[in-house]
Amino acid sequence: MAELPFPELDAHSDRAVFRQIADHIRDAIEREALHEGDKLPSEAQLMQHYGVARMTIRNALQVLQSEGLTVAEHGRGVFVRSRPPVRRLASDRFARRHRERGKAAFIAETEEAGGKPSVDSIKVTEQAAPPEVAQLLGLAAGAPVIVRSRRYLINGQPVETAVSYLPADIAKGTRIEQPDSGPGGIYARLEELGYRLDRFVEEIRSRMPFREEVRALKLAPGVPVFNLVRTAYAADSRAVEVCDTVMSTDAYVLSYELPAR
Amino acid sequence: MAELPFPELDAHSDRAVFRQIADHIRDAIEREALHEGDKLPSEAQLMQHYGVARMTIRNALQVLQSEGLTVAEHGRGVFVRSRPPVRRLASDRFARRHRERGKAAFIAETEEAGGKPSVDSIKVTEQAAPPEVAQLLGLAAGAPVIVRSRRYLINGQPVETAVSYLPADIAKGTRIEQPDSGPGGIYARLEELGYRLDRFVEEIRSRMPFREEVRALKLAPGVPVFNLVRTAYAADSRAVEVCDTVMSTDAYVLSYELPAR
DNA sequence: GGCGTCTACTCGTCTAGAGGAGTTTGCCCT
DNA sequence: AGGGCAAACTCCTCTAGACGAGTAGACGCC
Repeated sequence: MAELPFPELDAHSDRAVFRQIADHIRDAIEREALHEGDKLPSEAQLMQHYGVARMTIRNALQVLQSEGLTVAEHGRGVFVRSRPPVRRLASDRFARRHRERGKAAFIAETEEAGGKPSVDSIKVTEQAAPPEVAQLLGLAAGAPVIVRSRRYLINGQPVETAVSYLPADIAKGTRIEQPDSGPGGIYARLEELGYRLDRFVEEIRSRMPFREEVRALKLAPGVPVFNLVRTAYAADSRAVEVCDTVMSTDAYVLSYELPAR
Repeated sequence: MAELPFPELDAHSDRAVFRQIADHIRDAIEREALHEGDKLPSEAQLMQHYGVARMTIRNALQVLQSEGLTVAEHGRGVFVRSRPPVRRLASDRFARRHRERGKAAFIAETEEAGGKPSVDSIKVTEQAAPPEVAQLLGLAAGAPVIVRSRRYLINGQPVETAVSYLPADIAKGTRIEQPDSGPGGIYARLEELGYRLDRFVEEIRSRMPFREEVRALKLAPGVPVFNLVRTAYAADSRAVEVCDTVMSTDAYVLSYELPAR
């Protein structure tokens, strides 16, 4: 039986045994003695090596999993989590010069990076505006809004969900209510309707995902999500859209350029 | 003995018992039958209510904790996690008009919001630039940089750690090397040195914290961190500073305004 | 060769218990 | 009234074992 590359437990330490074991494995990952995708020793091997009960080992593995360092696969083993390639969202991705090429931002970017974009689960409804949305849109609470929800995928992998809210008096009866909102996306439609877009405000939060988000985005355990809420303002400073997106923090880096003026 | 406000287990469901229990409690929190700061029923009470072993209850509680919904306090109980007031970082917070008032951004903002700002653990060293930093600064790998690290607190609570890197040929021998970099902070010093700041680029990531970050920021379990890396460019497009900050996602909302042009 | 089956190995779930350590409460003694 | 102490209650750590279910490789049969 091969020796495992982990030190012995420190019996004098007041650090709990399962934490010490987690520390050993974490160290091995951080100094790259274990690489992305490598299989960890099995629970049985770790039990033997450390001479502890199975629950103690499972506790240690649980710590690593909730830190997002490992993933367990039933029947196969526990593996060092590998990170998918990162998508960078630049702050100018909604600039008009891009939109005028006739493609929505997501499609254009993904194709440019050599991926196959697709959009999924498109639903359009009319609802009363939720309070936060009403506030951002400058509407009375409960005012009618058109709600477009959809899911974005790259090469078949879900990467982002998005829900857009538009005041019904702007969007009702327009192509924005169609599942396929046409070339250039809803921002192009808004400009055709005479709402010349002036600026966006993006608010970024991050948190652990809800259960449905884990499912919809196929998230690994221990991976938080970004929640980005973008409000689009027309030239008269009227808010014309609020877009609420959720994306895996694993797959995204957000990038903004700011003037120092 | 009071009835607990949770339904019975569904014996036919193939969802694991501990997950069903976690679902019940999560539901109660989400529909606000349990409010922020409320104490959950004790492990013993839950065991009795559901008629299961203690480890099953603990498993359920573990799920909620790693979702960031609850915190356990040794000897006291398990509580619905309460969120601290949120600090909003606006994208214009480093605008020159603010800086010229002679206060660093953090100090000014915090006082404005009625908090008592402080800065902590200030360390200044000269080191070889780490690879990512060298790349952002446009320096050769290993070029000498001045490294300023510090921790920011509001009312004594740590909220953010920051490490700034400046090319040694710019900062060496200047007040930037002093622990107290003077009124207006290092951006003010850079402008005095003739590096008129032109723009910033901020890159935002989010992930679960490392162990040291949990300690330094006193993070609750299940709370991810923002990692914001800001590069400051002078008018000649030379990168003059890289600032690597880590903050609790609990305490911050990041906000950016973008032109639609 | 191809296809099933069997088996060993993996992690997932759950039980039943023990001792420990931090917190709160109330009671007793002064 | 006040201080000190013990009990009761909380969560924390760990043990030992059982059964289940998914995976993968070996093996034998066709």
